[in-house]
Amino acid sequence: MSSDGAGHHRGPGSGLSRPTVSRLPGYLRALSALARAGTVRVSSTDLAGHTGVSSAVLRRDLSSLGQLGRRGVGYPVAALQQAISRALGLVEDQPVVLVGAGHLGSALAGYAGFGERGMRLCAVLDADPRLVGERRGSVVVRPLEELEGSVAESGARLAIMAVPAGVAQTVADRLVAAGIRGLLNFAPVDLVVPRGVTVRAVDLSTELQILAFHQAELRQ
Amino acid sequence: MSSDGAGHHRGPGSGLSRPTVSRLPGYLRALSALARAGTVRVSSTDLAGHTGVSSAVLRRDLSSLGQLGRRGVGYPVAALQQAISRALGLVEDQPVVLVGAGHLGSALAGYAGFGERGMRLCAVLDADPRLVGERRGSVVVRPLEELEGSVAESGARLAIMAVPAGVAQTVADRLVAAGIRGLLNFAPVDLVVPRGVTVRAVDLSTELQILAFHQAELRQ
DNA sequence: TAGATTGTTAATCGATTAACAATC
DNA sequence: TAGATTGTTAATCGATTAACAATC
Repeated sequence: MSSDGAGHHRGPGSGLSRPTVSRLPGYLRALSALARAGTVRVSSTDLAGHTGVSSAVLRRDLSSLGQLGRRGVGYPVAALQQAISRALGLVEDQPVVLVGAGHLGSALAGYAGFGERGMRLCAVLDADPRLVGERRGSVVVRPLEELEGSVAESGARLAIMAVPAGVAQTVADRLVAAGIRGLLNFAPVDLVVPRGVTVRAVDLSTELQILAFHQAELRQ
Repeated sequence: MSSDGAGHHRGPGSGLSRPTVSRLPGYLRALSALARAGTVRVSSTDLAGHTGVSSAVLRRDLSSLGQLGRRGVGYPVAALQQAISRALGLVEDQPVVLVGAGHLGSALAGYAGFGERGMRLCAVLDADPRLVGERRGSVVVRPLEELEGSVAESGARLAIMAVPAGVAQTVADRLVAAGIRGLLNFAPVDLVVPRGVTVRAVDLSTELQILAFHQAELRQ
């Protein structure tokens, strides 16, 4: 499940609806693939085909970012990438802190698409002293005690939590107190955070249960 | 991001809206916690408080499953768990196949909430011969060649993909051909599947980008 | 009876869709 | 000019909200 802790209304300056924001990363991914393949121009029909939305939805979403295309021609790939990145607040490298260096944390740290999309992993922390000092991605695991220091020195506003459910709320509290404003939570717990902090949750069993529903529905 | 490959309309027999289905697993998780704590009865206001939705949404969602509560009293916890599980198609253990035994696959296989919620990990497969034979969760890693056999002998309809992006589509094709009807994909690729197969996608950078947007919005 | 709480209604709000005029 | 494709409009559709009658 992806729950949205804050943001029950549109942001004042942005004018982007929640569904639009949730689709933009998908467009960005498809555009990266097109750019790698050397494509310089794309129509709404083409791009929609790569992302699983209708061309009407795509044009509506893009038009809310400004007049990015040319009628009769299509959209320039590079300019579109820039415009979407800017709309998502990815103009410069966003430092991100990761808490938890177990299997899940290791997988997340090693994720290649990280740097490609305006994000930079600046610290990995873990409570287990046996993991401290090991490499994860491009950084070395630090003890959990250095959480506050890591957030402060990097200026990170975003954090990923790959910790056991039992300690998730405590870790979240410390991250928020240290200045984190966006949390991506992989622990199967509903975190309580102050207003102004956004939580997104990824939970395996939630996803599987939604899948089970669709599958059961088709059997009928 | 959680994209829904199929199901662009309500299922005929179910009468559950998509937003309702996506919230049910959250209710189930909160109810499990309440049951563990010995609570036998809960009001819509209480349960809503544990799940981050309004009490009006909660009552509306639950009423679409039937008349489960009693006015002036509230909802019985145990009966509610059963009703939601049944609505999600979790009446009996769902066998699930996992492809990929790397860091991410290992984390997923070790996930405790698996069996608690009507799911059973029945096979783990990997292309790397060095991983074959190792334990992951309650099962032993098998070579990728045994994918079709694993699906057939378990009767699994659901599969989890924790494989590199480059092979994701190929693996998906094989799983679908073997009889899988629901795919949970962790690779950053938009999978193409036939009608009747549901894909849900979990992508780290998508989630981070949505988070970045909210965080940037708050700064303005 | 009095208080509490559900299930449901009606009104509001927002997103999607289809179509097309504007424009390259 | 003719063909293609965007940006935008108007209509449809669906979800949320607030309020309250029904009921324990």
